[in-house]
Amino acid sequence: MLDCQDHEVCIESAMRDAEEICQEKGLRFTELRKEVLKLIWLSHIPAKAYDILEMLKGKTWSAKPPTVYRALDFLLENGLVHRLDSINAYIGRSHPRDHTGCYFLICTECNEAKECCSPELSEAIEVAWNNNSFRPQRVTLEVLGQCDACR
Amino acid sequence: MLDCQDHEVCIESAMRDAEEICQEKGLRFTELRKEVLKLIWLSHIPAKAYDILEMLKGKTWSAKPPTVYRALDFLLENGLVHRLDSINAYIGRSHPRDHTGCYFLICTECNEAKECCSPELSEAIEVAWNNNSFRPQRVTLEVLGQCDACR
DNA sequence: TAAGAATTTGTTATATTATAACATTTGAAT
DNA sequence: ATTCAAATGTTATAATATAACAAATTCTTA
Repeated sequence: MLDCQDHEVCIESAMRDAEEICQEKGLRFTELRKEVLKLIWLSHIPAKAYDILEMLKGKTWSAKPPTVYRALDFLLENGLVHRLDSINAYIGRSHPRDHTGCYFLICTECNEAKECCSPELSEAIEVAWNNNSFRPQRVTLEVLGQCDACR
Repeated sequence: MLDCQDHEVCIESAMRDAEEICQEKGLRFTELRKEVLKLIWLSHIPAKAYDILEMLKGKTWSAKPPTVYRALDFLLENGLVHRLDSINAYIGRSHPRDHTGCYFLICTECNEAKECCSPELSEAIEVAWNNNSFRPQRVTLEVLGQCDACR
């Protein structure tokens, strides 16, 4: 699905961004949290919590479910990863500094997911809920379907 | 949140629609399925599967999880209810004949959810994924926040 | 730098949500 | 009435997530 040529570059860039963001915000980007983020970034296929758990077990950690979920909570709270509600999986944020107006295209064939931003879309959504006098806190917008490469 | 004046009317209308739709499509709208739909329509607060299960147990049924999930599957497949992925709950479809371009406003205070349709929004979404050559199969669009009445 | 406070991680247990697999019953069509 | 398919019953278990408390680590600041 993705324009990603060299995924090593994706990973390095994501990890560097994360380091910087944590530095700026004075957050503790511990080894565990780094490792979990790295595992999520292994591919553009969203990772399941219990798969991350298994992968961690193969390393130094004595990992249990809370080990993973706490790291995920940290990464979610700080915009470094995103939870895809429609498939119960976690994906690295491509633009971790900008949390708004993004949505996700999830391919049901190759399983990859792509983070997209559309100002027009954000605006249409905003109009829609203004019409309902609704004060949004969190938007979930996920599209399951087939990506360009898979059809 | 809702403009619903008399919820009995909501329920009756929903059940009548469901009867009609099943009749038209030659589907078996069994007592169990009717009861589950009715339970979901008890309020505009989305129902959790295991709450439905408990309510069923209070009736004639010897209900177990599959009892509920199978009824839910039937209702979902036929557009009579909708699953809200962001909260793992099920809500009756207000416009069961028209499945497209709707989204959900979910109030985190009163817990009610409202089904909305916005052609502008649908169109913005369509443009967005056309730009990505993506063939959509299922869209999840849910907004968590505070409704008019609760703020 | 040592003491105390706060955060992070470890650990055990359990809650919540959902499905697999196979048996039985029911309903519909011949 | 017989047969077949669909629906439901039943048992077991899978998949996802959190509560609660203990131990270790890191941070602060006296």
